[in-house]
Amino acid sequence: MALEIKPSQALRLWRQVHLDLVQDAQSDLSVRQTAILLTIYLELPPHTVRGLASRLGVTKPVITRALDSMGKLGLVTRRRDEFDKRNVVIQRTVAGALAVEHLADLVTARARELGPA
Amino acid sequence: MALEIKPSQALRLWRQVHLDLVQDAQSDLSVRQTAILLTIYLELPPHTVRGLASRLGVTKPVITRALDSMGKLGLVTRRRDEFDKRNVVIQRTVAGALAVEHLADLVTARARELGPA
DNA sequence: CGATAATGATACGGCCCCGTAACGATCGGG
DNA sequence: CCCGATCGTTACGGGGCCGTATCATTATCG
Repeated sequence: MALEIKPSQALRLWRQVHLDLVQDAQSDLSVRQTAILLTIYLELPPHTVRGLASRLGVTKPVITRALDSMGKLGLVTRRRDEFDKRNVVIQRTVAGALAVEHLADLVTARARELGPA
Repeated sequence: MALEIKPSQALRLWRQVHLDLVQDAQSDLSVRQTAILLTIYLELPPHTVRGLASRLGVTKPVITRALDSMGKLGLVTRRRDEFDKRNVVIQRTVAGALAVEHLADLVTARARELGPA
């Protein structure tokens, strides 16, 4: 049950959603931040800084800073692991779940508007 | 012939392509730059700074700077309009077309791998 | 216990992008 | 011919993100 999408459709979808994101003004997440956010909300917990860094192929400070920014926006929260106090567990928030859901709506809506070819 | 895609599929597609983009290292375009690039390559010419600015809902310096960066990457070129020398016409390049094509391949390939639900 | 490893955070220097405001070049109407 | 309008660019101050190197804290193992 793979999703059949033609290259021209893919490009129009990508462009339209990006236009929406640019004009949204609120969701000014970078590509990396988006990848981190979606990984946190789509993959099974627990999530750690080190795990996300290796998953994305970036260094740990990148994750730390991204979590700082996204934390200010209320999209994620951090808590120290009680069993291994070196670890930090990244947790989801209501605002983060809403942002992810908003993105899903955006993509599906724009996909629905796509013509053939 | 609209494209039917479920929210969960949209999110997994968005995440996977973003993971690819992060690890690509070469295509480190911002969201705005991506929107500009795709607009130039998907909509009919001619494209001007002012036209792109109003199309994206951003200020003109944003377009100028984005064209500077993308020009260094060889993704677009600029030329003054001979009939109205105030205007600048943005032109496509081979490298830009290849980059757009690469993105299309990425999205279609990841869409094809999507499972149902 | 002491040494070593592992985790996440921080400091630093550098680069890119932003929005506002101004600028030079060019066109067009009176 | 001149003056206002338009177009794209640049200057400026501010903020964010990057990678490397280093740090404090905690765990692990001999």
